[in-house]
Amino acid sequence: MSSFEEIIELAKRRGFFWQSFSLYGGLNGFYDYAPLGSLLKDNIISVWKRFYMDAGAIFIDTPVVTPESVLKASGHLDKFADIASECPKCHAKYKLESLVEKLGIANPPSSVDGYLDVLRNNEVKCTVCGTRLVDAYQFNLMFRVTNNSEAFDLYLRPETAQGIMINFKLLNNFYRGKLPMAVAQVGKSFRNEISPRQGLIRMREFNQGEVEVFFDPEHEDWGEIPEGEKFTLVPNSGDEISESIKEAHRSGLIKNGALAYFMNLTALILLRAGVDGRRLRFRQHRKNELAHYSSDCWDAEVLIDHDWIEAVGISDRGDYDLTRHQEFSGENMSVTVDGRTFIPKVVEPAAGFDRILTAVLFHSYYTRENGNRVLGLACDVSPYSACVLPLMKKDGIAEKAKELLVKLTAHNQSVAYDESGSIGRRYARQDEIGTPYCITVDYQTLEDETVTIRERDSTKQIRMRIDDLLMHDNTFRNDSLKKFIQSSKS
RNA sequence: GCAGGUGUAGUGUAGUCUGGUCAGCACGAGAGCCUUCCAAGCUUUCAACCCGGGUCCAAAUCCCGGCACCUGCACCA
Repeated sequence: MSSFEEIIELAKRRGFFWQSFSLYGGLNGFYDYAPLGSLLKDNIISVWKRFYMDAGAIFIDTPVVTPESVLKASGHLDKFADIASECPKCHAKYKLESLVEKLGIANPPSSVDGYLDVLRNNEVKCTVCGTRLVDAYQFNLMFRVTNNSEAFDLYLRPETAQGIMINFKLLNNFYRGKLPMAVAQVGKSFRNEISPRQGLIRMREFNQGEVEVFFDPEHEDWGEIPEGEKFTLVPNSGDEISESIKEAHRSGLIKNGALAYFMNLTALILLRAGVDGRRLRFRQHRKNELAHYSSDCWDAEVLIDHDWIEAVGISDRGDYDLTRHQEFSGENMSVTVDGRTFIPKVVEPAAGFDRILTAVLFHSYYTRENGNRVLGLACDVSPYSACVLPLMKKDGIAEKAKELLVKLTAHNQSVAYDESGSIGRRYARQDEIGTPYCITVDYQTLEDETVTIRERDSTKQIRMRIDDLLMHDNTFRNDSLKKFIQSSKS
């Protein structure tokens, strides 16, 4: 079994995620988060949120269903739709833009009619079987909502960003006119992928966390970039290097200071969520790879099963969106600061939570020498923060353990309980779902109110007083307990 | 979307070529016994032929269509 299949199998068996609608044969590109995956996803989102809250961002929540006018202004209606052609003979399908580019035809058209002209006046052939292409049609990557009552079309949003962009005036008023201003949103977005594959990596409905940071163009930085560790950086010109984000900004590799700041913040978030720093890199988009709204973009890519996958895109959107919305809505989007009037510029860190979660699973998965499988999930994100286990069911131990569970859950989120099977079997169960600590109630507990705490990765155990465990909240969402146990003697 | 491969309990598989026992096994899960710390053992239970047509006395098995998954190509604003 490949490591990819192994993770998918574990995810399904232990309740992280599985294919949606499987009762009715399944549907390509849609996955359910199962009980544990749902907890894991929420915890990853919480880490992300906490970092942005600490950085001073404000949060909103806007509709998924979006009227056409918004997407016309944002450019998605035109640019997000590919104009495609199908070979009449072998039914191969082409994105005409890239096909026509290869033929060196200048000024590629932007409409179906334009492409029909090009096909009429040029011999554009199918690269598979050589048949001449004649037809062109629109293939929109957005889901259109079927609606009979509205006079205009509705779409499911392809990104959460526009919900923030179109609220800029209201948001900045709320923010009492200050800049810079960071606005964040977590939510679902939708893209009608042609052939979704690889589990959660390319879904048609996916979870995004996007932050639009609005700047005065003359003061385009958010804050001091802390000294950080080195990462692999892949610039669009030249070879990859290993440098900290701060160094890369100082040397001019990352030109925009705000971009650099949020790249660094992104790295901190990913590491905290459990992404392996050695399987993380930042890659700059090539010019022809940039989205229609972007002038520079660095992707945080994670290595998943031998492929580098974009997990977060940190993009310089300039004043593209606000300018377009000003143009299309007629509303003035400019602000006046110190006598200068301008349309703010935007830097956007856009995270894909499903991909981050996938990376976290892959990067934390390992097998012990005895063959047992372990998810070494970070304490901050594991579905259960700890699990309470009675050594025996009899002699009042289970009752004691249940008492402890109640006390612990008053101070900690999501503590599990398991009294079924041998103790070793139960440790193994928790290892496989990434629970960092197992708390075992034994005969000694009945005498002196102490329990053993077993740390997942070292499998080391120490004995602690129950009262000490209850002294603080969220004791288990914490690496220091882990380090304490690992450095202990026994 | 194209080409090839695959689809059997929750998971992994045997059986499919060569149609014919109550579709077998392992893991898992449930109940009970045992057990004083790393998937032990015993008893017992649970649960599957992707969907729809067709051929045939008879289909998990052969044929057609659909759906899904895997690999490659294309696509990935």
